[in-house]
Amino acid sequence: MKVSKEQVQANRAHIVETASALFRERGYDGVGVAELMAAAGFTHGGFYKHFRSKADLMEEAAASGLSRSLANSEGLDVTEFFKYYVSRKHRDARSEGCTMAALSGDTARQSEDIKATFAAGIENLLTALQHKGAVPGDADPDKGRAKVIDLLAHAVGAIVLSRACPDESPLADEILQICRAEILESLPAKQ
Amino acid sequence: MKVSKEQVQANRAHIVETASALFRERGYDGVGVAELMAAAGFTHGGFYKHFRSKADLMEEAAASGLSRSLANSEGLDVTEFFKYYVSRKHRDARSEGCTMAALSGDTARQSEDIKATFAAGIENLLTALQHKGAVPGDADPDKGRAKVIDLLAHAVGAIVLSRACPDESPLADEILQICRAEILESLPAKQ
DNA sequence: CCGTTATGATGATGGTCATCATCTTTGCCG
DNA sequence: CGGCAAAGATGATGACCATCATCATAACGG
Repeated sequence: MKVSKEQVQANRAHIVETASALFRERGYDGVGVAELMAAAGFTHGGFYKHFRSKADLMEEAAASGLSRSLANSEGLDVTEFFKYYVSRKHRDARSEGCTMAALSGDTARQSEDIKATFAAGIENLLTALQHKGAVPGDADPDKGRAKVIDLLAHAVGAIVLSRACPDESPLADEILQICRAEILESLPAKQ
Repeated sequence: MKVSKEQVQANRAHIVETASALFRERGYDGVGVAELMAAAGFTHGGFYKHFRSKADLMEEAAASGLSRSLANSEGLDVTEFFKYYVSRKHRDARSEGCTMAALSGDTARQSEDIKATFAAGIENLLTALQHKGAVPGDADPDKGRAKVIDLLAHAVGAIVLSRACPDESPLADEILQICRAEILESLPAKQ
């Protein structure tokens, strides 16, 4: 069949978003093209009408997931953002959670193109966080950027390490609790 | 053919170590049984005389890699350990580097058994680091453990995030530099 | 309003994968 | 020292994979 132009774009966007969630949950290699298209409500045939290759979709899915993280951070201040980020709920919600925490390890093994997309997504989130004012007492923008990078790496490490532990293990929770406390403590107190 | 009992054990250990390095470089899904055995100098046939399944080997390879990280930390104090851990050299040496940094993301999607093995390896490294005295001025062992967990998550996050950026991107280096500085600063000064 | 064109379905392709069956060789136990 | 057991080689299995060829349908430009 053929569908309207708007429908084509909507379908394409839907495939990308479905892929983004599936990749976060099971990794790039853990989801095949056929299964992915089925999850989006299509058969596998139309895939290559939308994307040149699976790697192409991986790139778009990563970009989509990263910009979703950015959108989710809107309206939150830095404290609120990291309070949720380093939480049990986020740890357990792989498919809806942060793309960096879920796919950094996989992305490290992909092409430089995908890594560049990833870096751009990180950069966007850094800018957004910095504008929220992680170190409001300090006017030096370089220090603000450094602080935000440090916080993000710290939070990503906490989630990644916690997820590598058994779901109900004490260590998984311990890592989250300790890192969350340490991160929040290093932030300016809320007024 | 049949080989001596010692040879069998040596071959098995060699397969596990080869697998550990290959998995770190390309992920659990990125290496097949046949390729892995070839890299160890065998054909694929003998694999199931040593391991019940690929998942079984994954567990042993993770354990082997994690205990190697522990062995590598011997003789280093905490400052030296993290100075190397959060370095460009470690970032670029996936197959020889830390298993936690290379395979945490993959391990999160594996069975609870593998995650338990992973958690045990983390626990061992935590104990070793704690005995090096991360916060020597403080006698409270709980605080020492918390500090070490926090440092490890921070360092893992830095490597994982940096590896997800293009190899020659400024961001990849920036993450390492900033996190290394922050981590070393939080440690007691060397005398 | 008709022909062009592109979406998406169906089905085939060649490759890779984990796993198993079988065979040969040889260490090791009796 | 002879026969059993097991390591490792060879090869087959069926499942899955990414990608492509073909086809019907229906939207859209003229």
